[in-house]
Amino acid sequence: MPQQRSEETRARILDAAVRRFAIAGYDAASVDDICAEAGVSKGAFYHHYPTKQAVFLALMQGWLGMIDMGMSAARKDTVPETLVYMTNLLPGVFAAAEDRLPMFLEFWLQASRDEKIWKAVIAPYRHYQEIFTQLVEDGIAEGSLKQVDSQVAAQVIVSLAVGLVLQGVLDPHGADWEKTARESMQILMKGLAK
Amino acid sequence: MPQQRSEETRARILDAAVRRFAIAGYDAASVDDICAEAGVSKGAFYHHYPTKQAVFLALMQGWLGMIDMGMSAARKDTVPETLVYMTNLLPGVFAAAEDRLPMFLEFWLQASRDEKIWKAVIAPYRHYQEIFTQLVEDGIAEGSLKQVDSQVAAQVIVSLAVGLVLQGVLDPHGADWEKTARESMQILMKGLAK
DNA sequence: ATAAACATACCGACCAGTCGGTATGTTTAT
DNA sequence: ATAAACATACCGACTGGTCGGTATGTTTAT
Repeated sequence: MPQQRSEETRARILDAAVRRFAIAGYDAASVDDICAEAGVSKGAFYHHYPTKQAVFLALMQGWLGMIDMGMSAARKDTVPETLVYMTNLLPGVFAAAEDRLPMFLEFWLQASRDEKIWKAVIAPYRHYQEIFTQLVEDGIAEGSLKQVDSQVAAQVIVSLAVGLVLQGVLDPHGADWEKTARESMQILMKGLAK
Repeated sequence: MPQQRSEETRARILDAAVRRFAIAGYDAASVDDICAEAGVSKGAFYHHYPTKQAVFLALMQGWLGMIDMGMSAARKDTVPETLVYMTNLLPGVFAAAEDRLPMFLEFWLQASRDEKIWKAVIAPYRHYQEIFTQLVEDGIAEGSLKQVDSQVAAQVIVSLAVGLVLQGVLDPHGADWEKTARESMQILMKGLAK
């Protein structure tokens, strides 16, 4: 592996960036900060990434990719099982990424204002919607779910998840979000499952 | 009425601020921008508000107050009726505040990072939670809802609403959010109503 | 040798907040 | 009544500092 030092530098920059962005936010996290935390010079930073935004985008892509993988891997035998399993995954997501969750919000906000970022985020986002829509259709086909509008049902599920995560970010100690997530899905399933 | 000019200036500043913040975001909206849009000097700005953050906070307080009022006014005869009515209110919220919705996200994000803002936002937020909890309990008492955990049910409702609004911000044309909101609530009600 | 990787010094734009001073009321003393 | 004294509202140039990005020089690996 010829350029392995280079690889490591890139990784260090990304690693430092995610921490600085998470703590301070996109604007307040300066390139100098990130470089300092990464133990890397500004020259190195701009050698590997053309702009600060490019780093942000790279982080976002990585994050979206991870979600994608996680969702594919979560598929179980039946649809309700899959959904319950996914719900049980949520606390792990919280624990593993506690301090990074504000970044999720930051992604969303930037996407709502920046055309380029929006395009980068909207494609995978719609892809998730499709996955859930397909999941619900599978559930209907296998007879475990009622004959609901699969599109709407998928959006309900996603909305619920997004809302839970967001409230978890805002008020981590305001509720037992793990329990809430589990019971929320149960209530939802009563409306969806046969 | 002494110094009514003063009142008007404050109003103009707030009005300009909400527009600039909505379009550009908190950081990118400079005080100079806001002053220019308000047709007011920087001196006037700092005469009325000690900091830029103070203006932001004032806007947030106003917004939270409006939500509070809206929710109180939405109470109908029975609990399911109230919930459905509230859902039907959502599109109006969207239409009336389309370009301001990213500010809602901004509030959330700032609150997650700034102690002072967090305290200002968390009290009314928990108040809403209580209102919904009470609403669910009323529903159980009047026999229109199943005997669910009222706290959890309230959180489900709020999560769903937050998730819908957020997705509406990110992808306004990605779905018919009005229809989705209505049908979402119906699915939820199947899990909650007797 | 030479090209990629990295470091340092620097630039220009921007920005929140300050400050000295002015304009517009409002109160007080005569 | 009215002028002086005071208070509030407002103006806009200026400051001190930050930040994204660049230019230029040095090291390292092949």
